[in-house]
Amino acid sequence: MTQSPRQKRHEKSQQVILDVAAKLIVENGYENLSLREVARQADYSPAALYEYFKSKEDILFVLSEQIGDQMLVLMNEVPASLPPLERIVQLGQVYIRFAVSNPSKFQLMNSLPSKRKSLDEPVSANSPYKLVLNAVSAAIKSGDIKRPKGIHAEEITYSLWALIHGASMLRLTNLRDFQADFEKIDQVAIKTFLKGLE
Amino acid sequence: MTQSPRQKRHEKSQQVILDVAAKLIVENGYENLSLREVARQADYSPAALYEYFKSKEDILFVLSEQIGDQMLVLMNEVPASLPPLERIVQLGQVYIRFAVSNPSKFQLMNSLPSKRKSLDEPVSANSPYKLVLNAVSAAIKSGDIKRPKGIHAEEITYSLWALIHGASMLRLTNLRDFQADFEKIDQVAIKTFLKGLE
DNA sequence: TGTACATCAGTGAACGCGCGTTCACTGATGTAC
DNA sequence: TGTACATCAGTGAACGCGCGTTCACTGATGTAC
Repeated sequence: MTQSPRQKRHEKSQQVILDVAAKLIVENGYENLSLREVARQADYSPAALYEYFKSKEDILFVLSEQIGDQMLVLMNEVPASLPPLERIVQLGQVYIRFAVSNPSKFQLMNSLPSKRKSLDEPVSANSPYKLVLNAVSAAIKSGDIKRPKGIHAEEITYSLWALIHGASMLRLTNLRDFQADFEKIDQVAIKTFLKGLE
Repeated sequence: MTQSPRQKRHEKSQQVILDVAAKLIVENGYENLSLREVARQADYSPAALYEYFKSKEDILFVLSEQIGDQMLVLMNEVPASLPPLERIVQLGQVYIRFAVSNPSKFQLMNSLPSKRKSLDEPVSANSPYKLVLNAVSAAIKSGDIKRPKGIHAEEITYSLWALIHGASMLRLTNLRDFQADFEKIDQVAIKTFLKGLE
């Protein structure tokens, strides 16, 4: 598995292009990403990018995966040792904070449909969703929350996700310039939802 | 306040343009709306549109207001006579259903920031938000839900909004092709949240 | 160690496209007397 | 009722722009003997 010098340089250039693209997305939003501008700032000709990626879509796809990883790193910083409910609340808050601090990245990350198409398919490991799902399952096992009839850990996780995702999206669109103590309100909202599960 | 024939024709043409634009947005999403295509389908030259609207942005703004009105009509169909909690649940479901059936309209409606910038400013009358706020206030008054300390009707309404908005957005992005009984799950989610308020 | 050659990274120019907006204009419609 | 004229609705052509992608190519790098 050792790499030739050429392979190394190739990967390095790939990452340079991705970094420039990521920077431009942060500045202008992913819908406005221009390959010509990426080339300009990475000191390549527009044509050179096609040495490293087969299309613009390809670049966006790779980036969105990297952004998912960034989110995961942050969520992993929430101590697993916390009481189950407290842990879930904090995971939600990290999610929202990431969205608000990185609007463009967050939107790109969510623009691509998940590969999983139904509950029957396996949950992809090492994803933010999986992390929350585990936390919810733990809270069920410890008895901190109970499942409504016919509802399983996945459905609860999805609902929580909807709540924090909605809070995030509203902050980036409708409530872009709205002033309020969202940290507090969102925290109460998550706690309220969990309380509804006894 | 009577209108000259010229004014009437003017308004009629305006609405024709808006209708074509709305149709194209439904087909292609509002980000991809092309004035030239609007002109083509409305049988005008591109230049003619500027007789009726001063810019593309202007057209999108007017459309997004009309879409808000459409949402409001649907939500008003939920009987005011329903038990308070049941009414809130149904309002949420109508919201989500509208989003899922009209993805492009829904996204346009939410792309523009609200004019209200803080809780101190008055809530705009005749908006979907106001409708839910009233329903929540009624549920508080009737004792069906209680306010956590420091939390008022507006914060509860916002949290509910986040929940149903998140459910909507996930259906349009990440979970675009995901198969599940979302009607049921979303209903339980809203009920769970309300249950958390006792 | 030198050399011949294949591979590779990268370029410049072009293709073909669509966009929002402006401008000078014309022919039709409506108004005032 | 007819006419002169102002206003209006609408046009065609252009401005100036940026885009993703492809193609034939060149000079540099690495490899094999």
